[in-house]
Amino acid sequence: MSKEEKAELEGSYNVNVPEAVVQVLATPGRLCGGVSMSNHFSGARSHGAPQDTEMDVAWQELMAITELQEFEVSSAGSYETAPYQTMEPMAPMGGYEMAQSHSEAPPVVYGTADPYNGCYPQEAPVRHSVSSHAEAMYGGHPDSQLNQRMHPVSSHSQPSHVAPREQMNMFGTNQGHRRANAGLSQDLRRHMLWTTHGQSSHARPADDLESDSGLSLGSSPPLASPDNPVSGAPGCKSLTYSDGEPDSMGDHARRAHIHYSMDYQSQAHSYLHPGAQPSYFSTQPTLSQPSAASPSMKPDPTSLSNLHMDSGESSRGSSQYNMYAKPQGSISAPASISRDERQAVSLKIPFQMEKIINLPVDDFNELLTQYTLTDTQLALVRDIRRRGKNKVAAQNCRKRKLESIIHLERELHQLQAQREHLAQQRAEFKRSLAFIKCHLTDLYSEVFSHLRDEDGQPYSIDEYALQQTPDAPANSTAAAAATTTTKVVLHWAEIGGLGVVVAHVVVVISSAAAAAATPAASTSTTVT
DNA sequence: CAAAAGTGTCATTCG
DNA sequence: CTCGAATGACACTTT
Repeated sequence: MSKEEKAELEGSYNVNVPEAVVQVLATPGRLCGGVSMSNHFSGARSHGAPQDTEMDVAWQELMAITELQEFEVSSAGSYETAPYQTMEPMAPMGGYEMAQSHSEAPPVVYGTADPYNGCYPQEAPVRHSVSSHAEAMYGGHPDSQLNQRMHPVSSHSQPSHVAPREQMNMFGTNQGHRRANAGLSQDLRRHMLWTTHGQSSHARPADDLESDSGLSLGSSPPLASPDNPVSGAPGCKSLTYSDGEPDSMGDHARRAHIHYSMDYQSQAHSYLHPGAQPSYFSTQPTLSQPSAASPSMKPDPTSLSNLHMDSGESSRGSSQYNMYAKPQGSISAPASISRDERQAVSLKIPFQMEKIINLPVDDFNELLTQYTLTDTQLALVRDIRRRGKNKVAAQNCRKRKLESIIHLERELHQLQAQREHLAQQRAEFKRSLAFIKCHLTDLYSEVFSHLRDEDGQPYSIDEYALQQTPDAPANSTAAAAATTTTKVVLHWAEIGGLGVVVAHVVVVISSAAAAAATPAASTSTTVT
């Protein structure tokens, strides 16, 4: 037994009865001795915004030159007024190829640097359509190789349906719009990807803008419609998507109305990744390989239908899309822009998502005052901020929850270990107690053997018994009892560790007349 | 295909 | 009253 255990036992078994009074009562055969133990177990941007960098300006200039040289977008009408259209390079999306049909400009390699990082270059020439940009950017971009690595199938075996999944991802694997925006399934997005600007025969009211269930949606008027001055910028003409109004529109109707512009995507990218840090799309395989893309640029129904087949997104409002199977074998799904980002793009919110979400209230309000925003834009910005913060909060909350679970589990293990330890102690104490009882019995017998009555005869163990009582040396209890009872006062104490009990026995036998106890016998016994 | 895990969003509460 | 954080609940996606 360790010292610690001994000490613990000592403390626990410390008999605080240094002077126990043992009375020999006329109660034959009864041992009333008790051991008192106290158990004390311890244990227990923005386009035009001041933030535009030199790089952006340089890039815009470069792009302007490029436009003059190569890009002649006929139907630029829809893009010319779109302030954020120069963002495409940020998004190496397969969808670019589609848009490229507009301007069949030869690929221009700009190198690997991403000049668009950091802002929404609204000043950039509106004409240079996404397609041209995309081509220019990705025609020889190293990412294309990455793309091939990541999606060999899309670049080789499936020219027309290049990485549908990737495209889908470009629009965001963000599940946010799944619920309220259930209407827009990934197949639709993909459909949009394959849709060229001129194809949009129907301009559907802003999609996501209303998709948001709850708060802001109700207050947000239909937007993003070509007819809508607010958000229906020309650039958005073909950008409508069906995230919102989940069930109000039939599947065919929805598809007919959904025309997602590539510019949109790129813009969204810019929103999402204003900074120079790698964006979701930075690693996104570029689907710009002309060979693979060109065939699909034709909005043939087959392609569209095939696209739809890639959709596996199921949502409350678009369960009918589930008929389309998800493509198999796609590599890891790259991140995509969120609904909020798309909405921000569609409404031309002049701020970066990051700022909207992370700026302090005062700075945020100040930022709002710097721009003239419509109520719709304002509502969207506030929603974006709210959702963005809540998203972070939810992440933190879950993180804490996990940490809490881990902590509780750890604590549980500790408590279990402690319980085991205590159980062991209990067993030891039991053994010790049994041991002590045993020796007490021996002591009892020994004491008894030393007792003699008036006649010098030993007391009969059958007729007398020793009884341990609280200390009462020569006081009222002992004395009073002494008047009528022959008594024995037993002093004993534990002075050592376990296994060593020294009992100092003082036997006092008084006569009926004795007023005070008189030691008649004294014995000291050491028991080991 | 089902279940579990992961994620975003909303509603609500609280400071 | 507003704001932000926290969190339960829900729907949806991903694994």
